[in-house]
Amino acid sequence: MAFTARSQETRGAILTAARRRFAADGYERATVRAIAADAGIDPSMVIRYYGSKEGLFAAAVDVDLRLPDLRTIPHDQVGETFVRHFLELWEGEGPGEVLTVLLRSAVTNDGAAERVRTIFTTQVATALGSGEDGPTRAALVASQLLGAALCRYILRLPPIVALDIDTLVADLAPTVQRYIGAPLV
Amino acid sequence: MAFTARSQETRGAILTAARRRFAADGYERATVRAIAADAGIDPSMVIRYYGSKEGLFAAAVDVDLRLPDLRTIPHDQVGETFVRHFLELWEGEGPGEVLTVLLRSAVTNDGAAERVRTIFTTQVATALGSGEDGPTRAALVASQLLGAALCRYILRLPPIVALDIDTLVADLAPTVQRYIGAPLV
DNA sequence: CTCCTTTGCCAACACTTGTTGGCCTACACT
DNA sequence: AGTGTAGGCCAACAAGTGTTGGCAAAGGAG
Repeated sequence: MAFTARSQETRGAILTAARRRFAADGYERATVRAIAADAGIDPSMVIRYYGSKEGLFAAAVDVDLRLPDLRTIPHDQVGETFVRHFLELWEGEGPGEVLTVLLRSAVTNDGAAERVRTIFTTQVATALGSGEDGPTRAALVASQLLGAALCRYILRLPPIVALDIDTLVADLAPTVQRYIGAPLV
Repeated sequence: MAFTARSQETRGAILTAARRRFAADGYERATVRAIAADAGIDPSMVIRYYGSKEGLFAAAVDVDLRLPDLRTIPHDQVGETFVRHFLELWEGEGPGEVLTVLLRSAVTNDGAAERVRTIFTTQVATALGSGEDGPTRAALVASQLLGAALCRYILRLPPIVALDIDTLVADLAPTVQRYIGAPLV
């Protein structure tokens, strides 16, 4: 049961293959057999190392948004900073894959949805400070950012895909800035 | 192959059951057998009437957003009108279920995603007029509205769920208003 | 070198999936 | 009333799923 150095290589290969498959197909359609094939290994090894398909999934979606400390940023640039950070995460090879896995699965799998809610509470909401309507503001921000990610990376809505990152950031930043700063009704 | 009046009842029962199952579980996890059981008939009937699971799905997600004609509305209220109309669709029993089906499935099933893109082009984009960056504006609107629906009805993010419709409309309306009207970068 | 743990594969299990063909039953039209 | 057509169910299929047990080989520890 102990981990030897030799096995870590295979474990890693399984994990990367799993992330790619989960990201491409979602939880249900990604099969253990396909993941194992991608990793160049027998399906039974996947179970041996991660217990079950769900265990593998849990290991595959260990995400850290690495949100910046917003107190070190000029108030009127918080929106832009936040949007850019988020979009660049999605554009990145590794993090983007994990985020895709998470969003794709959260929509049909309640365990994954719970994980998203947790990430929201522990990472997004806390990063945006804790005023009285802090959680509401954070959720509004999340609605815009998740919506943008959904349209660009999942649904691939042409007009959103066509925009380059800088333009998209410039378009979304005022919205986020308002959710964070402006008075709510 | 002809439709008799007698069969319409069963066809309807299948369709309602299908919408409920697809909405609750998404395309992959909703099984023909479960849908048939809900409708109180044999699984083979589903195939007889709709050809295949995918044919049934196509029949289940026939959606008309019934977007209002924005030219009949004061310019400064377009955002609010649009947001309210959209959210009330989601809150409604029938349309909300279809929209849930569509979004849930579009995230993992590319056929459904294609359908969302079509609906976007034929209904949302055209409703928002056809200026030079009309599609871009429409897509930005879609990103916010879909994001809000995602957070409220699918992921059930507590702070968003807690808001009543009027408050949520008031919070989102300025964003949509800006995407429609304000100059883009 | 010897032994024992770990790695890995093969084959198979038990189950669920969408889908098909065959067989009764009941309705409707002449 | 007789007859043909459509509605409906049963049983079964082929394919694919996650998962398990057993057995060959390889590696390190004594």
